Amino acid sequence: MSVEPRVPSATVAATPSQRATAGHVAGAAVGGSTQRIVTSITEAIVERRLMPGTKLAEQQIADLFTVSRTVVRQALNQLSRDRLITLSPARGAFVAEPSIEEARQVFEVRKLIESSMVHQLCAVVTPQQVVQLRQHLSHEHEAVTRVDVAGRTRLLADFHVTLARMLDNEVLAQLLADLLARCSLIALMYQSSHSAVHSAAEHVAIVEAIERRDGRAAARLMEKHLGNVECSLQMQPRASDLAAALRM
Amino acid sequence: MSVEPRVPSATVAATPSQRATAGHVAGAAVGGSTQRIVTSITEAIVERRLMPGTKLAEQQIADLFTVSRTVVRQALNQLSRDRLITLSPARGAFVAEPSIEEARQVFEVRKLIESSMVHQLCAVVTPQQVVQLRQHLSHEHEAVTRVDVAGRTRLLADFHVTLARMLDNEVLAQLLADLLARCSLIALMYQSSHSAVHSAAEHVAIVEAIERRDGRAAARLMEKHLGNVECSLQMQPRASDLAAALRM
DNA sequence: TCGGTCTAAAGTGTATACAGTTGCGCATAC
DNA sequence: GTATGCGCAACTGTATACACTTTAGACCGA
Repeated sequence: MSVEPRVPSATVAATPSQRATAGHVAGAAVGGSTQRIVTSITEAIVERRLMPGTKLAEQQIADLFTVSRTVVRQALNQLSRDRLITLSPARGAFVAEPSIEEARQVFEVRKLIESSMVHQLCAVVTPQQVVQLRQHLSHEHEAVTRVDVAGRTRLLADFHVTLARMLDNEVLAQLLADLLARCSLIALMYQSSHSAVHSAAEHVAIVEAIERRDGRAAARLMEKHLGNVECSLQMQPRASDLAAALRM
Repeated sequence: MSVEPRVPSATVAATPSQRATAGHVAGAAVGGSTQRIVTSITEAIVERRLMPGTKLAEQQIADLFTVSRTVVRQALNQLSRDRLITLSPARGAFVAEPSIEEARQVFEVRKLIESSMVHQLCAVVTPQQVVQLRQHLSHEHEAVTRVDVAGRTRLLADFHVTLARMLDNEVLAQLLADLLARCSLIALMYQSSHSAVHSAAEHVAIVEAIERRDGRAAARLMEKHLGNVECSLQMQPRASDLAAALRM
């Protein structure tokens, strides 16, 4: 297990759940050290350096970041609220292992929210925003052809948050960001086979529908897109799941 | 301001001054104390015993609940994640004062989610669930006629969570519960004038649409219902808001 | 009287200490 | 050889201690 205390900047995959935007200070982001730990561990999980089920011992993390357990515990609490880790009383923190059922529910919610969202967006979208979306698509295309795995993963997720932001609704954007973070964990746990190429292509279709201001089509395409991503997950109880189940 | 620890059994008014010789006694009840504090403060806020802007000093709360500041800080962190309080670095915790803009966004999101939700529910609702909904409505009716303010407030909110649960989606239910907590705070801050009678009546109409399995109507009614609740908020910058604004 | 500066009290942020629990290993009995 | 019980080590949960920041009040000068 390797969770290195990498310094703030230069970190590529800014996780989808980047709270602590100006104004609201999330959790105990006071010293900044707490937030640093949250970010590092989040990245480590999303980038598969920490596998689901891994135990996160407090003292170990505290030593890595050269802080006290107090700060680490705050970070772990935040991560548990994000459902990226689970806290077992008196036993410790473990990287979450989202169940198949939970995965289903998360995708169900995303379909519900995002299809309505794009529908609504079609009614109010501005030409500038369409341009912005097209730019995003070209970035995605670049990353895909460049085989920049980290970059494309981030961009494919950011697409959805970008759509939310265009409705001028920070609450919605945050909510979606949270769901997307959970999705990252789910995707890596069930080894999504939905290729980035497919996702990017489907994003293009969605943007085209938005440009036509065809709300119905956009909503339908989004729902289908999310359905495809979900279906591509290998939702059979795999070895690690069985092991986890038996371990109980 | 009064945030009483209200312990389950009748350990009423344990004098806060009996923490003198701090014998390490609390080893048994593990993380339960944190949750107890979160619950108490949440109730206090929702029931208007703690007004927006009120400062929540750590030591004060710690004395009230006879715990250390460590536990209180954990509770405050959780509450800040729920947006019920805001943490100001090195200054402390304050009961949140959601802005008008934030209120608008929260209601926008609720409309988006809940209208789609009832639409979907119409397709899968079972007769038993309809019965359950009717029961809920009658409870609401009782509470309204009995002028049981606390009860009716809770029931009117529970209605929406109940609908979410019927889709067999705990993720959705949890998400909605969070939004509803924020709505409580918003409602009390902007003194909702939407009478409980109105809300209850609109709930009845929604359930009738669901019973007819008329998804379109149900979605429309839900959107209208939430629109009514939102419109009834007095969304002018009021005295307290101005004061808050000037205070910055 | 008003404004500014300094100082002390109060309060937050972090580290450390301590009590209780869990889990693992080893020894012992069958 | 396997199963069971005991004891120790590691770790979590909570309390306390300490450093630094904010804030309120007194004092001084204009």
